[in-house]
Order: sequence, then C-alpha cells, then structure tokens
Amino acid sequence: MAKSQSVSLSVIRRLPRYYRFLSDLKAAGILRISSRELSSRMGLTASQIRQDLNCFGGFGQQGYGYNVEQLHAEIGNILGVGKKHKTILLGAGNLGKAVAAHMDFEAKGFDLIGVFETDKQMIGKNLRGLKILSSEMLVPFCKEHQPLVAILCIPKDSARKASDLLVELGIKAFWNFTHYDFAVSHPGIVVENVHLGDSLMILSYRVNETLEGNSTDNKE
Amino acid sequence: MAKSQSVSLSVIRRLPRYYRFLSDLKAAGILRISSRELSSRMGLTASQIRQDLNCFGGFGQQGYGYNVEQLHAEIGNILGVGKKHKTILLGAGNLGKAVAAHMDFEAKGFDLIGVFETDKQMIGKNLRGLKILSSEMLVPFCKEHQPLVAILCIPKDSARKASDLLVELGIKAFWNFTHYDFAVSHPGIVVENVHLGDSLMILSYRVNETLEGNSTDNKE
DNA sequence: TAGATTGTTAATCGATTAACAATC
DNA sequence: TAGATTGTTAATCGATTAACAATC
Repeated sequence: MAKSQSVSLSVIRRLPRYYRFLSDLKAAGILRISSRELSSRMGLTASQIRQDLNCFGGFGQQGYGYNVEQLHAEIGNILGVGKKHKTILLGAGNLGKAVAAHMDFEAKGFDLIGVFETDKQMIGKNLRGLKILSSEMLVPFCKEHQPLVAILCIPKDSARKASDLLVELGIKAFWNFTHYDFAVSHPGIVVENVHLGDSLMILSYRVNETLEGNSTDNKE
Repeated sequence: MAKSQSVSLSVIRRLPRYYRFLSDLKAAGILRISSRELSSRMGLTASQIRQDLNCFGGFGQQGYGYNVEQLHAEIGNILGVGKKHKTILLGAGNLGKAVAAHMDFEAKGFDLIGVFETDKQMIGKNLRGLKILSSEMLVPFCKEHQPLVAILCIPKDSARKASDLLVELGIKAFWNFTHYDFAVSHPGIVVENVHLGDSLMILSYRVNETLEGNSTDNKE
C-alpha cells in the first residue's frame, strides 16, 4: 500500500480536477481518452498528464490511451472518496452554514457528525440533519465519537484557542477557513487552508494588472 | 506605473499572506521587522521574502529592515485594496449568501453593487443592504451600471451559459465558485477559482497519506 | 566607525516539457 | 504488421535558496 516515494503537492493539487473532467467524460458516455485529447480539453500538456498519472501507476495502455471509467475510479481511490472520516464543524455562522449545506461530504470521503456553535440563538437548530450543539459539548462529544477532522468556520482568535484543544482530543486534520495560521505550530497535523479573503485580493491584483494594460495573458 | 516585467503568480499568491502578517504586526504595535524575523514567523526563508518584495521595489533599508506600517501600505497598494471595482454576485443560495455576508469587499478593492437570483422566493429579500434582483434584470442592470467583476455562485450549467453573456456585457474578471472551467475559453479575462470541493479532496488525500504512516511532514 | 540587514547575483533544486523506445 | 499512444528518461525552464557586496 505504501507509495514508493512521496508524491509532490503540485501533483496532488491537480488530481481533483482530473477527477472532475473524468466524471464529465464518463457522464458524456466517452469510454476512452488519450493524454493528448485530455490535455487539450484541460489546457495542460499531454506530458504533464502522463507524468502525473505515472506517480501512482500505469493506468493507460500503449496505442489505446486511458479507459475513462477505470481512470476515474483509480483517481477516486487515490483521493480516498470511499472513506468516511468522522468530521466536525466549528461555527454555524454564514460560512459554516453554507459549507455544511453546500458540500457533498460523502462523495469526498468525509462524514459530518457534529456541528458546534457558541451563539445561543443557533443552538438546537437543524443543519443538514444535525442538531447544532453548544460548544460546551465539544469535549464530551469528541471523547465519545473520536472525530478525525475539524472544519474551522469560527473567528481567528477562537481558532487559535480551539486548535490546541482539538489536537489533544485527537483531531488529525483541519479544513481551515479562518485567518489563523497553523504554519509551524502543529507538526504532523494536516491543514488545508481556504483563505477566501486572500483569493479575492489575488483577483484584485490581477484585475488591476490587466486593466493597466501591461498584462501578458490570463494565466491560471 | 507599468511594472518592468510581469511578476510570477507564485509571488502574487503570497502577497495577501504578507499583508495579513503585517496587519497583525502593526496591530501589535511593532514598528520594524527584518526579513529574518518575518521569515521565522511565517515559516518561509528570509531570502524568499526579500526576493518577493524586490519584485515591486526596495521597500527595506540596509541595517534596519522594513518599516511595518510602510510595508503594509505598500503591499496593500500593490494588491489594490483602495480600488472600488463594481462587482455583481450571481446566485444567492447558501454559498452566495455566505460570501456576500461574510466578505469585506471594501477592504479588498471591490464594491458589491448587485445580487441576482433565479429563485422567486429569494428575489426582493435583502442581502448586505442590497435588494436581491431577478436574474432577468441582469442585462439592463449591467448596461446601466457597467460592473467589472462577477462572482459566480450558481450551478455549473448556469455558469457556462452566463459567462459568455457577462463577458459581452463588459465583465473583465470572475471570482468563480462553480465547477465550470474557464480554462482556455476566455482569453484576456481574469478568472480566480475557488474550488471548495477540490480543496476538500486534497485534504482527503493528505489525511489518508498521513494515516497510512508513510508521511514525511505536513507541508503547506 | 562597526554591525546589521538589505538588494541582487549565482547556485541549487524541483517541476514541467520534450523526446523516444517500449508495447499494445 | 503498422499505427498509435503510453511510460519513462533526458532537457529545459522557473522558482527557491544561498551568498555576499552594497549601504544604512
């Protein structure tokens, strides 16, 4: 099971996009695809696609290309879409609510089992079939259910305080929507950041660059 | 005003994080900082910080370091936080509502002037001080107000259809929360993608990798 | 002035692209 | 078999790190 060598994050970050394109191809009834054809659809080089896939094994066949359904399944497997990691959400404000209601956790390897909020107004309300719990229930809940993943949709300072506690309680991974910066503080813990504000500022820079006319192309 | 040479996207993507750290330093009353000190706080190399900043000019002073307030202002300026680009939001579902309510557009160079939704239930309701408009109003609204940026929080197929129309109407940049893939289709248009689903799948991969024990460290 | 720290050039490292032999 | 397309090695390109002279 152990991969011979750790695959670079650059490659990993492209996998979900491959997975989406293959879903679409599958839905369109396309059975096979060459790296060349896929590359032109995705705006990548065929070389890169073959390099990326060969980090995980030879899924293609010379002279034929890749079987769409099989490759889709393989990448899903690599990404762990079949897992059911117990997950809790901290914060049922605008963002927390949207994430909980919007995201297909089951299709991505997660199982949302608890939502916690400090605002008394929200406690007891229903979110995605879960009763929102008081954050006072966090410790007993984690001791009982042993969640592995925590989604942070709380203010920065709360995140700072909560993170150490959560790690003590056995949380191994964070989906972090806050501005709290884990950076160096928790080795061995996985942190995937979603910094919406940063993303918007990057857009700002790029718009301005384009408007000023000294743009080259639109890269992404 | 024109930069001598286009700055790489890798550098641009780090700027908002510098900006946040400098905000914090400023708030903490710290007046000056060396690249070495900043690097240890941010988990980068001092070399990288100096390289990054020197893409835009020499903001530091030999023997002293960087003036926190000045550098903060410079980076804010580079990112265009003082701009007020007219922006519209398509989709006032869970995600659209959360983004509209949550994001500090004014602090990031944008001015949200219109929200559009197809669901009759939502039309007329208030969101961030704006009355939600029927998507039938999109064309006349754009003709009158000439927005520059569109935020897409609508289904994939709607995004595909809307994007061409929006470009025709003069939209030059998209903040894209959908799975619609602009990739090659609209040259000269800026697209900043926020793929929450992809981010969650990357977390999935990394959790599994860590749990299987063949992890190295937590990189990010 | 001496010490500190930048700005910048050179060296290294990693990621992407190109090329081609292997093979279906 | 001949044609197509992979898997994989080699070449290129870009980004990061190291080093150090310039200078406050």
